[in-house]
Amino acid sequence: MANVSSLIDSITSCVSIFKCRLLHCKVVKNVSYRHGFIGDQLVGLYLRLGHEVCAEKLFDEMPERDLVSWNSLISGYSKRGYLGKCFEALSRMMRSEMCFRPNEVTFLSIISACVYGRSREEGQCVHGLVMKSGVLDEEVKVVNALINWYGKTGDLTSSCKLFEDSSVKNLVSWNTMILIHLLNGLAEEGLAYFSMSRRIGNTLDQAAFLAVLRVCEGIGVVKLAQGIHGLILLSGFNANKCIATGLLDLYAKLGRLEDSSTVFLEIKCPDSLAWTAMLAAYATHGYGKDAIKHFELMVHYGISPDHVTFTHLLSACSHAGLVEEGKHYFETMSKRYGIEPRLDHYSCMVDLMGRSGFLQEAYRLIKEMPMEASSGVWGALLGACRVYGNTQLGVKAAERLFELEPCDGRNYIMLSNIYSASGQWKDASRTRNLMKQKGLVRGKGCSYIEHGNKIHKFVVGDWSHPESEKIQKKLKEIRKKMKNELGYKSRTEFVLHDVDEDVKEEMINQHSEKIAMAFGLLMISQIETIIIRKNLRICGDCHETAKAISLIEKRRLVIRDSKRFHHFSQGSCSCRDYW
DNA sequence: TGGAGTGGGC
Repeated sequence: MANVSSLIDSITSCVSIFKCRLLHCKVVKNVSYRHGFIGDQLVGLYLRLGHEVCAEKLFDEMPERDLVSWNSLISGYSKRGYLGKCFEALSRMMRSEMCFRPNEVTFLSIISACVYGRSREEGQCVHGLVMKSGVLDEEVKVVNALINWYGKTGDLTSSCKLFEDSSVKNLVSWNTMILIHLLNGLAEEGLAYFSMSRRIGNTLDQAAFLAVLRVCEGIGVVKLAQGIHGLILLSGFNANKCIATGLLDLYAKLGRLEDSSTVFLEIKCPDSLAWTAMLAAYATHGYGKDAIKHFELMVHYGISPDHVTFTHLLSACSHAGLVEEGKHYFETMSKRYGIEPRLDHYSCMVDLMGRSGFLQEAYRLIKEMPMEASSGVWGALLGACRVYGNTQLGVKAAERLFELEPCDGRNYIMLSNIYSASGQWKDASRTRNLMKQKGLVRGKGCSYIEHGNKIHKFVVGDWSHPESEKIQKKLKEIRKKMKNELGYKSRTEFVLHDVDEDVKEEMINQHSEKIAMAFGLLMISQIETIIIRKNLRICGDCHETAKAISLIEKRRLVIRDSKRFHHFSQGSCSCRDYW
């Protein structure tokens, strides 16, 4: 039996198909499939390694198959995301000679596959089977899995009903409720579940804190994040690496890079994920050189970078215009670290070369990629074509994107803007009409700024805020100062509509980020940084205005747009006008 | 009984 137990250990830790086959031979030679249920484990291993044909062959060859054997097969399919195969196996299992009925483990695996596949009909069918089986009253894990599945497919009403009706709730149920509300855009409700979970006396665990940190990001209020940080300290969870990593990531996403760095420095022996999170923070904030230094230090301390580390490192190089460095790391990632570039890395490289004006080189890389280019890769090329006014290549990228993402309006807008920028107004209007015909609408630009424990939202030309008169007065004052002190002229080339120059100027002066900046100047004390979030990318004129404000008003501003952070101080931006 | 197993850091 010692032999079998060591074989089981080898199966558990096996990561190569070669070793797996060797182990399979050993089992065939020395023991039977039923010894220590080793056959079931081999089936699981083959599936884990992605060799489902071998798994199925072995499964059919096994002399005896009990419920656990079937569950091993179903669970293996589920982990690979093969929803159809899960159902096929379930049906075969129920029709088999022994007529096995699914138990809670079968349901958990199948529901997992439904979550992965975001599949509505199949999930409902499983819910029906679960109800029929009667496990719902006693198996909290199955209840939680169903709550999660309903939430992930957008049916919060059913999630809440299951949660309310269940008599077997546990901490996982509460944590799931927090997360699914957040995922459905209801961060405030997620926070309410977190508070209730505390109030009823649940002892919060790592997952609870990780969930609430994500909720904080969704709500976007720094004071709330600081409150949760306090709670983490009080609960003694600050020594937990996962939570500390989540916290540093949160501060970075809220524009507080210095706080991220403080949290990172307090982590004892940070692991690869913590190092990577800090690297990601430098990357999105545009501090390319700091990101590289951080990466070199990470390697120096013997921490192995993974494919995510390289995504952020390449993105840092791209955002900071460090072309040579980016190319160097793209090469070394496979040569020195044995990490083969994935789609994300190619997106970063196309972005890096495209932003620097090497459009043809970027296009060549796409053609030479060993895998099919994704929308991210083509999107990076399209963005670069927009910056450098390359209509011809832009059309090629856009056409591919229309195939890959037919329902994403941003690609149509981008192409239309490329046409507008080169004065091809007819083509621009044709593209916008095409977008309308498809029923796609353009997302409205809005900017958010925190003040007095509240997030204030502004849209273009917004007069809805009670302080609007003061805000507009401040905006006028800034414009006057910019004109008189810096000789600034509105960058109306950023208005891509075929209208008169004065109309263009009026449009650009009312952008949501400008209104938010004026509000920040009025409401936020001189010593504080003005932090603004924008859902779309910042426009060129607003970027210039933020630089001017930082100089004239002697203020520090941070603007997070849909892609990255911009830190404005003393008349310049951390992106060095390169974004 | 066991071997299969809900939420959860970059």
